[in-house]
Amino acid sequence: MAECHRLTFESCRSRHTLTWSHRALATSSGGNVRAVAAGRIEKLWRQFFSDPSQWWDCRPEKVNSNYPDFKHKHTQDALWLVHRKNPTWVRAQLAAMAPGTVQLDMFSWNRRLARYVKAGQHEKTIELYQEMQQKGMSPDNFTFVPVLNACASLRALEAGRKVHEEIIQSGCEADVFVGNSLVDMYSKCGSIEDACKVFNNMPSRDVVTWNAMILGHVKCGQGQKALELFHQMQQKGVQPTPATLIGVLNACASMFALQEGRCTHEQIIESGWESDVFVGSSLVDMYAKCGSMEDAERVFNKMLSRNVVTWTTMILGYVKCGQGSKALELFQQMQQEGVQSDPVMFVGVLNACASIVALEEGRHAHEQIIQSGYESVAVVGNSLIDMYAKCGSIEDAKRVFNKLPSRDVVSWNVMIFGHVKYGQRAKSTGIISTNARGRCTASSIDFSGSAECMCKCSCT
DNA sequence: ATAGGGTTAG
Repeated sequence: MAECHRLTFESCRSRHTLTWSHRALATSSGGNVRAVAAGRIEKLWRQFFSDPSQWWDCRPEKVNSNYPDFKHKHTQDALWLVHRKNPTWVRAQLAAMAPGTVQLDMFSWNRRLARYVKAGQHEKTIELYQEMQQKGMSPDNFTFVPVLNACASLRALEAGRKVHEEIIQSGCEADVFVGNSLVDMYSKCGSIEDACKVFNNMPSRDVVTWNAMILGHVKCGQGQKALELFHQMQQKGVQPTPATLIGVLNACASMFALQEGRCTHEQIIESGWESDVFVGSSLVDMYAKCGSMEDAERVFNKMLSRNVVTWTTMILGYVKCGQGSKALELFQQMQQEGVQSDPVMFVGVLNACASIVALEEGRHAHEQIIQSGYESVAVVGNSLIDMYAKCGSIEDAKRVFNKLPSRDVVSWNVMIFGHVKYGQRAKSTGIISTNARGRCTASSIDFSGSAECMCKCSCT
């Protein structure tokens, strides 16, 4: 604030907010914007600041975003600026606006909610929403979107249903954004039935509505329904976006529908989204999952821009069809091209090493993982154990296992599988009794069963 | 033109 105090009127005028506030003020006082001289504007500002009742735009209609008020730092700056001769007065006015004294308006609440969601702080979003309700604010359509988003990320179905009720109460159901967020929330929380219900009742839909529905159906294993929705959408003349095409390609992949996938590929070329990295990577993935590595290669080689996901898709595709050495070649090529690696990519590489029993390459990848700092990532740790176990180096597997910061069911299963497969029964007995958490003791396990059976046993 | 919101690949 002390710095603002030192600003001159001219230096501050160049700021957009202030300029537009001037303009709004000038307009609201009945003057021609262009005709109002700088001196006149400054006079208006002075009048404005001398009357604190004007500080908050309390008009019932939508808040005029051009109208200056003290929610904005720029406007606060202006306060210092205009009353720079009387800092005591300014300080008193600002103190009067301290939290708790002045009620935040809807815009500020909604902006805070949106920021929390963007930062991935979903619990905080919900807390803020509750706080807002306690303070007697009635949420609007801009409030519900981030709140539903948080519920979706937390997979909080019950909380989401409660928000849905509040949406109905507030009369925001008809808003397309709110409807889209509801569809997304329900499908992410695993209730595709509710998502369909919302969808069917929506008075207006847009491409995002369709996308949310298509992706929701794919994620819950209803690929056929997703394709039907895509056809319906096209019949209504809605143009697909990358999210649509990704959903449709995922649907094809989930059903191993190569023919349908090829048709979608043609449509993608027609639509011009072919050069989109997300769409391209999904195409590669679709072909790989449908068992046509030739097509995947063709798409991959033609892609104008690729990223780590694209490369990982190819690597995992090769592993899956039993071409582990090709996967490792691709990994080398990727490094030569200077593509930044990430944890999932290393999972692919470790899978490749495991599939062709390439211990040396596996060790080398391990070194790189340590260098990149990914060794503490759960999936990477588990893949390392798996790779070492499958390559026959139980000692290395054990070393990684003991160093894991947290062990999940997969860590234990991979470890047990490794021990059993390589004939060290006694050690796997020990592991299971440690893992059991009182549910499953070593004596209750039939070690004459297959390794797979024991893996299941450790899960229960 | 002038504050804020939704879907998206391994």
